[in-house]
Amino acid sequence: MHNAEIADLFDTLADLLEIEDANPFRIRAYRNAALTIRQYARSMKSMVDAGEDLTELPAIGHDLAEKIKIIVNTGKLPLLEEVRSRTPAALSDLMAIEGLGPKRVKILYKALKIRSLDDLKRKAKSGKIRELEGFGEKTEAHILEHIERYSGKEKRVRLAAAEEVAEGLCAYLRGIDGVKELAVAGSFRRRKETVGDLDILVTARKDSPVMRRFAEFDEVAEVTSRGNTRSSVVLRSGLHVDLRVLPQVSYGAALQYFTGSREHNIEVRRLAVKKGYKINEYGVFDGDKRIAGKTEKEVYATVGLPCIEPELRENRGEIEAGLKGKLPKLIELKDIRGDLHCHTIVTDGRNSIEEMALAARELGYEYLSINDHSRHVTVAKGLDEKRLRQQLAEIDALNQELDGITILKSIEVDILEDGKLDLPDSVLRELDFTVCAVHYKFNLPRDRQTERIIRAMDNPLFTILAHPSGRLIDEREGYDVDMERVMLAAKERGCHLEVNAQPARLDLTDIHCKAAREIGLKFSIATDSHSIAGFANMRFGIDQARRGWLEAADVLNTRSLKKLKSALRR
DNA sequence: GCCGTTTTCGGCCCGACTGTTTTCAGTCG
Repeated sequence: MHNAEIADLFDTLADLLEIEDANPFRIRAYRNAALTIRQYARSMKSMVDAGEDLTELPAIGHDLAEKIKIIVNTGKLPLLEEVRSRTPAALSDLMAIEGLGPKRVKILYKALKIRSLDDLKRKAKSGKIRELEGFGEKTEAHILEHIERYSGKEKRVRLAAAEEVAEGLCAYLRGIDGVKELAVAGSFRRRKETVGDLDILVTARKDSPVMRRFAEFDEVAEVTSRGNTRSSVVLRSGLHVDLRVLPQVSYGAALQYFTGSREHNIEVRRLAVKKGYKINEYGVFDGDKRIAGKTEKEVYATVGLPCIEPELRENRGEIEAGLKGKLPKLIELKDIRGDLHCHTIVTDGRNSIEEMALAARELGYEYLSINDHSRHVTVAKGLDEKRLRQQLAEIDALNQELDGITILKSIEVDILEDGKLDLPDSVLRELDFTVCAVHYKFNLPRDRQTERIIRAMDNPLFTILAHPSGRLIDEREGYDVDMERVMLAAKERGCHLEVNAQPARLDLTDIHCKAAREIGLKFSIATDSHSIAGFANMRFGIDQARRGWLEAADVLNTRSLKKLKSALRR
């Protein structure tokens, strides 16, 4: 039973209770708990097994701690079973349809006996839904359209892809008469690995045609709502975009409000309520009097907080840390002094060692390590002992020849199924360090996958674990592994973790990054570049690291060459 | 059901838009 499954049980329960019109605050309590569990780095199971006190977790009290224990031990949530006997569980799927909430789902169930998406589709097609109280033709059409178009799938796009869309749209909006400030807020600004929609914020002169022109942008496929301060469209790419227009005096409050996260904002407003203030997107108010709102810093200051970096605004401890003055000073792109994972034309890359090194020097890097694949990765022409030695000789020669950059000798060596490394120690010992990775046998059971990686770390020549989860965002789940055990094992053995900066990987995740930092691990933020163009992805790795609370000191490749070398020694 | 620098009860974030109404409920973010 994984955290995600436990969280799903609570969310389903919350949906059904909402349909049953239960106490809204009780429902919220289940949802808050689901959120805590879903984003917690350690598994509930291991905490229960170790007899730890779950009420220490936010939003988990005595009752929910007991329920979690029961779920871990039996796989079931008795209260959910009970509620299901009255209210079919599939109704919670209906809640996912745009425009359908608990009230309407309840009406659909009571009046038309609709208990599944299929039922809903049939009734909508036969025109039965428009006849219901509170429904009409438009609502019926929307429901049908939504079922057909999305069929329940949540559509989020990778941050890098959202960035491409945002660039064009923002340039267009900036060019409109009367537009002053413009920012993309929401999860985009928090630099979340995937983005569900774009929240664009502008301040504009009163007579600016920005709302009308927004709807006329040539990538707009559909205008879903249109008001004076807010409009929503769907682009041809499928991405939803909201535009909000606000007065200049509210810009900071609006930026804070629309950057979120929702959970972060709720906490901030709770602080405001305690002080007798009200915060909304127009400002901070003491009664009717606006006391702040022009800048985010002003807004945070009214509740006694420093301006919190957008990447931290997830309600994962940043409020508490802010109040205590203990927020991390997050790493920045300019802190990076080199890249510790890249490939060359010898295996599956596109450029030579020299081309890669010159490009790295151009970026101002002090060092670059070369990490081609090892022999097991045959599709990438992985290196055997002999070819690796040839490469090492080439690096020696280039280091003699090139000024201003040092090429480090390394490899991305495969972790074999039995936990051995793919090349003999005798040759690995000649390297400055190793980057070790799992590239096959993703389907091993959790225990064996975990053992495999930990056994590999037993080898004193193991330095950095590359893309620790193996996931590809939107394409493939990572392998099943007990990341907590892997992290603890790495700490004991003096190994480090990679934050892989490829937009499709971003692996470690933000949550594991933060947990690993708390354990005291160090990180390499690396692009895994297969060409000189790949180096530009470093900033996405920095985004992820910042979301994981990393400071420059937590990251190996912010160090000078000399300090890096000593840090890499086990 | 959770939570506490107003602590064991009584609170729990807040506003905009749509579609259905005829003054507002439901939904969303």
